[in-house]
Amino acid sequence: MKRYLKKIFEDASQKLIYLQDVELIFSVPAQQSHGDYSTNAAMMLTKKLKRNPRELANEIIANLDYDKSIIERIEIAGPGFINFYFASSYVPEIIREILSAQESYGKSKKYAGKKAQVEFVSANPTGPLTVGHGRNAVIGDTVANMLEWIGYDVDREYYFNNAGRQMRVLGDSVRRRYLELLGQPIDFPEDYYQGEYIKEIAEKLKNEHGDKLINEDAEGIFKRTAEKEIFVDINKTLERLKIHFKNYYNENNLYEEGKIKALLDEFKKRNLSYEKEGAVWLKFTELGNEQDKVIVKSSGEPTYRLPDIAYHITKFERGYDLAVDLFGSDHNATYPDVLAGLKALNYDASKIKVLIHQFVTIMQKGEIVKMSTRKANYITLDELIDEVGSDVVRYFFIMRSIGSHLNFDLDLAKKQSDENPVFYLQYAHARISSILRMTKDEGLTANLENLELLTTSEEQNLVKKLYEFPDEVLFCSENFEPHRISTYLEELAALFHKFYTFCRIIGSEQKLAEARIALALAVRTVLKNGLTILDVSAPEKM
RNA sequence: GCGCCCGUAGCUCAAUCGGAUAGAGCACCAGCCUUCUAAGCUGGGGGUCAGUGGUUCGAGUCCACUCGGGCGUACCA
Repeated sequence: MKRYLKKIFEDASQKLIYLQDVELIFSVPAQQSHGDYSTNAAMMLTKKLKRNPRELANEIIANLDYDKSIIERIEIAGPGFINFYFASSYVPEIIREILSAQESYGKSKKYAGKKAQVEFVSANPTGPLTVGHGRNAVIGDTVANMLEWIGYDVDREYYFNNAGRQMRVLGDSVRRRYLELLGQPIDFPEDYYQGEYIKEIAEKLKNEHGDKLINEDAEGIFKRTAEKEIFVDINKTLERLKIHFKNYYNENNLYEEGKIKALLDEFKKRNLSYEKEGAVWLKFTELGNEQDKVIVKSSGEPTYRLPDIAYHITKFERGYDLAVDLFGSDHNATYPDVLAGLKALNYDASKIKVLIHQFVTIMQKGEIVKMSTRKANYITLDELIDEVGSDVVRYFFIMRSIGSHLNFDLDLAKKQSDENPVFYLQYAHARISSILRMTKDEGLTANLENLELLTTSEEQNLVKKLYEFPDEVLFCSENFEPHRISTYLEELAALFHKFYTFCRIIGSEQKLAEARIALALAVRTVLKNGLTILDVSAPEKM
């Protein structure tokens, strides 16, 4: 119906030219008494045309050529809203469409043929993934799923760097633990990696090589082994959350392929960089940012900005129409530099979409757990999955808008009680599956012939909600708001549970029962599709 | 100091690029299982949308300032 409304408005704009000057928005009113869809077009135009909005609304309606079997009636309400009411005869169409589209109901071809990349997690291999990485991982994967639903061909990419001070310290942390295991007295600085996993890696090296590594350098086998082992663990954790990357992009490639040097030369050529105190600076002030920043340290080592810019250039070179970067709020100061650098080189920075999510706070026993990778007093993502399962982890991490802090009450999540919204959705799906098993035993099957029998408010509201799904998916995806999928699904599940309570299937007259089975099937399809976007399982039984 | 994000019911959060009477869950109170899964449903109480001013037909939403919280503000990433 929304598409239909757009169409009849477009037709009307041939006669009413001013309709072409306004963005037509059709929304579902909060109040049911305000119709199934509503538009504020008349009020938007009132300023421009200096005419009374209700009078304008009248004129618009008079020029709409619409089918009474789709729209039952149109009303003007309040200051000038135009409200549209579904014809109930349109309801069967919606159910038929869903049952015919099945697992593709809600998908869109709007961005078919476009390539997108989502870069997320991108944690350097210095330790196990933490709860904070978990939020990043789940949001990133879900955003990627959503983009696929609206037609994009999506690559998931993990960018990492295995060089630099961080990694040297990591290697040396392992080396010292190794020497400690061999009974040598060691000094273990406070700013070294304190976690148990370092000892485990040292243990493994000791088992494999005995004391042969005593004189090895921290940057050699110690660092290499640490990186390898840690990456294995990271991937195991991601696997548990059903997250798979197409590419792992090593920052080192940028050096090996000469891209860093080329970029440096390019900045110099364009007179965008200068030398001061032995370092190379980029003229960010000329590019609209606050201050100039160092891109090559006086030691000759680049800072992260240079490879970050070079890395993003590869995204353009690889032909992506959209590149999404997902960062925690601790990185919110870095991306403006990257974007400014790209703009300076005439890349279209609007193709890069940077999403910043706020931190996860873990509450345990009523207290906030402060976390630090170094000090190892953190809760790992693995431990969280052990406690509550991957469905709950995935759902909790996307159920809030990414701009909100996520308050994860571990004790509550561990309860696995009915306070958990994941179960609410899954329960709806399981309930429908159960009904379908029961009705099958009764010899009842879905029938699309008598769908007009679905006349109760529970049934009609449910169908209207189902109809919104494709628009909702499109809206969420274009606006990178995964949490709205979960909000939608909770609303849908609530409407289903109401339907379940008031509209019996078994025991109703056969035609009605079979129409209701068709509706239940349609609901299950949409629940399943929504849960698929979130990569949360949809159980047949609970 | 400056930049980004946030402030909505006792708690955790929604609110369709500015819309009509701000909604859920949890918690609290009162009901509903001889009938398809009670992990459910129905009803009830609970709000100065942090504050002040502004923009306009209309503001939780936009602007300015104030207060409070988070994250940054490196020749770390």
